[in-house]
Amino acid sequence: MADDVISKTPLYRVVIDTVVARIASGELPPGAMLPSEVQLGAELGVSQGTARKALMELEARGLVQRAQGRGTFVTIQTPDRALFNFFRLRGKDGARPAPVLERQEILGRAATKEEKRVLYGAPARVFEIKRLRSLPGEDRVHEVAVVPQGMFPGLLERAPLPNTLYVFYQQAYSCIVVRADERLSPGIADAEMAERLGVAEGSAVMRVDRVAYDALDRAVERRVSVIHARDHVYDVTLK
Amino acid sequence: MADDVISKTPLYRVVIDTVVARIASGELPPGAMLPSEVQLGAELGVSQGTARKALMELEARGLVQRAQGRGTFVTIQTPDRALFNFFRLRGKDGARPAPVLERQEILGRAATKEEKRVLYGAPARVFEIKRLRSLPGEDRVHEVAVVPQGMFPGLLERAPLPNTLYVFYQQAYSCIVVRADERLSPGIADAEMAERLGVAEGSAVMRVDRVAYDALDRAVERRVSVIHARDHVYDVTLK
DNA sequence: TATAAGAAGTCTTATACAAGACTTATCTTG
DNA sequence: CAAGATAAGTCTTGTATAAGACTTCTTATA
Repeated sequence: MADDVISKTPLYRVVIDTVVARIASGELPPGAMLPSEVQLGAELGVSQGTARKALMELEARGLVQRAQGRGTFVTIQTPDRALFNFFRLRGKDGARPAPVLERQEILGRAATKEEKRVLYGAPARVFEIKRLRSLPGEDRVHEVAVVPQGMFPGLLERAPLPNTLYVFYQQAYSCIVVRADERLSPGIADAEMAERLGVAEGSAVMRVDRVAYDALDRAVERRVSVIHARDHVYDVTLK
Repeated sequence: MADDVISKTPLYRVVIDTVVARIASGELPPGAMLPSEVQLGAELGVSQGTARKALMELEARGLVQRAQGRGTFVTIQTPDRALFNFFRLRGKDGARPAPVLERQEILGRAATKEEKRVLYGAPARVFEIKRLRSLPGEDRVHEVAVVPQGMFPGLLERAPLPNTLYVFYQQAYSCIVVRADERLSPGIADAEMAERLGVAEGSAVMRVDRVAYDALDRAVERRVSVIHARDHVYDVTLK
């Protein structure tokens, strides 16, 4: 009866939180098969239908993938998938370009006040990953990604990092990026940025300020991109 | 037995399609209360649980809103809601600006080949709605929206149109915009666009090419916006 | 004006069965 | 005897139903 006083959480939410915790902790690695609906229900003391509702929700979040007759599996962040979801540049005909990593540079440093405010855990120190990627034609993307050192220990030793960072985050640190908030603004390349991008000074560019969140809704990465896109467009869907 | 030969659609999908049709036809106008789960189930010969599954799906699509103890209601496209979902410019602190309609101009004309290709029904004639909106500070948005004449009869007589077109579409034509695909690219204002926007020639601008879809997934509007945003950013979420 | 009872709605859980995918045993055939 | 086709069995998710709990709002009453 005492339980009834405080707001009680529905059973399916308990199941969701349990499974999310297991995935985020690495107990259920990418590609692993989850317990079946019946198993999971028995294990947590709920019915199959309730376990099912939880798994459906996790599928909607993109954390797991399900197939009738096969089972439920932790989503594997493939390069293809990561690029499709989180790299929104497309050719004018809608084609997906294959970005090529031209340069990369990683360093550790103290976090700025802004980074402490935004990133999970208000980290004292961060890693900075600077990259230049090129697209078909003259288009270029200059990115600076910043992550807390505490969440990604030993990152420096793992250089060079692969093209798709989010795949790397998942494989090496069980950190699954499921969402990103972006703020876009148009700009004009000054001398320094033009030099970095290898384009003419005064070119039109797009600046993208992104914060990426993991399965536990923690801000795990801040990223500033400057995009020179004459042959590409930035593609988004509003709902 | 003959029914089993052709692929059978699940019952909950039948319920979904039925309700969507009623909303899109105007039989269930904005704000109307839907039949309860039990009623709807009885009416269509399915159980309450099946009717519920359909209504949950419609809520996820944004077509209806539900509240325990109250009921299910057709979503009302309020100016506030429409702006929040489909007008993504935000102040640098995240605040939502109140755009002011400065100029508006409507005309009917033949559709271009591109418009015929993109818009639903390959319309021969369209309405063109040209607007200039201003934001706090010096920021300006120049928009050209194009809609098929067939879907919006008598649009010219209804001028002047309100600030939020999507609210108007729903109230006057039972046309609910639920999704929009956008393609963004950076640019530099030439003399003509600078004049229209009332900004300096050579300013950085963002060009947004949008196609909006209704509840039946028909492309009902094509819109090209040119945004001069020095004090605002374009805010999107990737998932 | 405050309170309690009731009605009408959604929310949660449980159960049964259908359908798809994979494994394994069995049969056929060379 | 070996190899391949076939069929049965089992494990999984998908669909449908039903019963009771919870929430919200209305209405009657003190």
